[in-house]
Amino acid sequence: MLPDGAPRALALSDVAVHAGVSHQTVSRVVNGHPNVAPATRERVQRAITELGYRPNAAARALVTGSTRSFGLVVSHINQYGPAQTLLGLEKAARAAGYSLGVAILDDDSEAAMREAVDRFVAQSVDAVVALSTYGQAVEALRRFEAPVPLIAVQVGRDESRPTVWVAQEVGAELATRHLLELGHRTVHHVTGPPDSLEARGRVIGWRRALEDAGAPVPEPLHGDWWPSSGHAAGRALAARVRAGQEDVTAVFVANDQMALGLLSALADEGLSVPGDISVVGFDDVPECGYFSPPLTTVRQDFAELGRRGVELVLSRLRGEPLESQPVLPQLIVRRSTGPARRTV
Amino acid sequence: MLPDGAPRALALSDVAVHAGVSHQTVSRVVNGHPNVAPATRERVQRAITELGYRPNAAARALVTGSTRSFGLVVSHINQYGPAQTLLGLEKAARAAGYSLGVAILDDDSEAAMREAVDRFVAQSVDAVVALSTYGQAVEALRRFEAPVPLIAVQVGRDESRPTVWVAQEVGAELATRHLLELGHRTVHHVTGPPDSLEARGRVIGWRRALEDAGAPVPEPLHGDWWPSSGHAAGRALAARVRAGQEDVTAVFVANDQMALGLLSALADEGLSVPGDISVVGFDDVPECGYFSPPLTTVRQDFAELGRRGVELVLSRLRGEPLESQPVLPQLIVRRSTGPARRTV
DNA sequence: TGAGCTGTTGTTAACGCTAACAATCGAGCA
DNA sequence: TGCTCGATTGTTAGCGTTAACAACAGCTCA
Repeated sequence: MLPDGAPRALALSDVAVHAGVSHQTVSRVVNGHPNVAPATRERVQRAITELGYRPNAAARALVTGSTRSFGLVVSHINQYGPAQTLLGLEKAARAAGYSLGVAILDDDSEAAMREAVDRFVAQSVDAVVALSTYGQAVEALRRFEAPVPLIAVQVGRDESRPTVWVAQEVGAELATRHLLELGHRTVHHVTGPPDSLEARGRVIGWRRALEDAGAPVPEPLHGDWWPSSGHAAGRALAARVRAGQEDVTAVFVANDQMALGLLSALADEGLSVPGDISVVGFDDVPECGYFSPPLTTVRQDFAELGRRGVELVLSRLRGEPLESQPVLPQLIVRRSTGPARRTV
Repeated sequence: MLPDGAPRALALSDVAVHAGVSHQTVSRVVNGHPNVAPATRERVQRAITELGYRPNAAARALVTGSTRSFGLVVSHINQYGPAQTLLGLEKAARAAGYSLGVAILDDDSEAAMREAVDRFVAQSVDAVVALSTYGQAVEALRRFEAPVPLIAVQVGRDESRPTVWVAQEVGAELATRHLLELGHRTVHHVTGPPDSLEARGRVIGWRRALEDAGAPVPEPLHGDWWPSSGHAAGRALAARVRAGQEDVTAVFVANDQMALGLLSALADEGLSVPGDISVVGFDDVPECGYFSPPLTTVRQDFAELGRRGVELVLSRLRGEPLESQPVLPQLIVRRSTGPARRTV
């Protein structure tokens, strides 16, 4: 590493002088071109390591038009899923020799999305990846024409844009069917925000599982991913139970955080889980196993999702339109679900 | 936005031709230089918006040596604190006209840190921010000499490097004193990983509060931030209670996730919180209020931390060595703490 | 022996921008 | 009237790299 306040970073020409060759030969060695004599290559290599030379990314980007970097647009990075996916994305990108820029949307508006994509384009990123965005932002994505590939991760299937995603409906069906198989007559549902495509997918899967089983489809309760909204839903459900509504014995909650809020509300209301009501969440956050009771939930493999996202980007850059399959979620059974009470 | 597959992005010279001026004049307008006639400025502005011109960041970086971007090195972005801080950092950076690159360390080794910093340097970032890193990685940071400012966020006070941080000891003292004031004879502690400076700070504050009050300092239990380690600590503590150790009536756990695991273990062991044991956590994650019972904890203002991080970077870049004060944490009392049992 | 390869190296010209300097014009003033 | 000065604009060079082409050696094969 250079001493602090070094006058100027090393350039190709410095290495060239040191090795006694032209700067172009150094460039060839750096980029692994063929047609460099082994002896020369070795001499240049030595000069590079001796001087500690690293190529200047800006100069490269200027001439090649590529920065070997992706821009990641994300709106809810403080939530478990997106954060976990970022981990997978960065690792896969780095392995492929790309670095990652991050833009966080202040809100889910089209303007915010456009601004973010625009800035990435000016930075000459090679591709832009939109992660778990929703609302108008993702609608906007559909219509954008950018001079770089635009990839969507975890925003549901999309005909108009290359996408990777976890099959939300499948997860929701898994959860719902699990509860039905335990003998519950129907399954209630606490949704995520209505403009989230993930939330919508879970509603679809839940409804489908009920319909396939010929079970009644109750009116869903609405949440916003946060524990407080789950708590509110839990109180609403408890009120229904107290009002004598007999079919409230099973709930599928659209994420684990809301499920936690719901568990807490049920406990406050004196209802036992799974004795009175069975609960299933979604995500399998690391805390899940320590809720009271430990939560049955649907696990999404976010790391895999990130990996596939990068795979999709790379195949786009190579010009091979990869047809991607959804990542399949998995049911994790813990102690928050149990057989239905015998109806009195 | 350009149509997909556009032959070439616009350059200064295109705008210059369109506006009937030299490229330098366009450059002056773009960069807001004085000494451009109002009429000319307006004409150029119109040309810019009409053509949809955006300056090429790589070319700028090449000539100015600055990319107007920061590199963020982070190791545990999937945890609440770092993710939340990232949010604050990105927002503040964007407001100041900087963009953010992210590198995630695979492990906390010196090699990983060096590699990450090195890559950022090659990308000509204006500064590198290390966020919540620990172990050998942060040790390495101390010794690095890079041609750009190196800033540490949330890695504890450091004489050798500019730093912003939350005063961990103060938070730990707050938590411990709260328990002592409730009449507990002493307070047990579940630590975070030993190489985390945050975890160390919390141990120091906890010990100081006990010593100041003349209370005995029990041997701490060790955790790793994750719920499972908190669960193990909870079982160990319960065993002590069953063995007749009378002073086990209060625990300060170094983060909320471990506190959740601990609560779960105590419940399994038939101990009531706060009836038998009072518990305090650290972080104030959004789920906290819905644990059973809702968790008393110490809130850290991560968004503020991010903002101050950027402030510190900017003042460094201007060459004014800003003396930064720690961000102060705050005690949030919920229902997991209560008065000590009367000793039998 | 010489034409035609092939492999290796060097030279030159971009890429799009900013900095430094040069040129021009009109106003102000002795 | 002629000179200086400031405001505005244009011209030129260079940032560090890669691409395209040129040059040259040594070899093969007729």
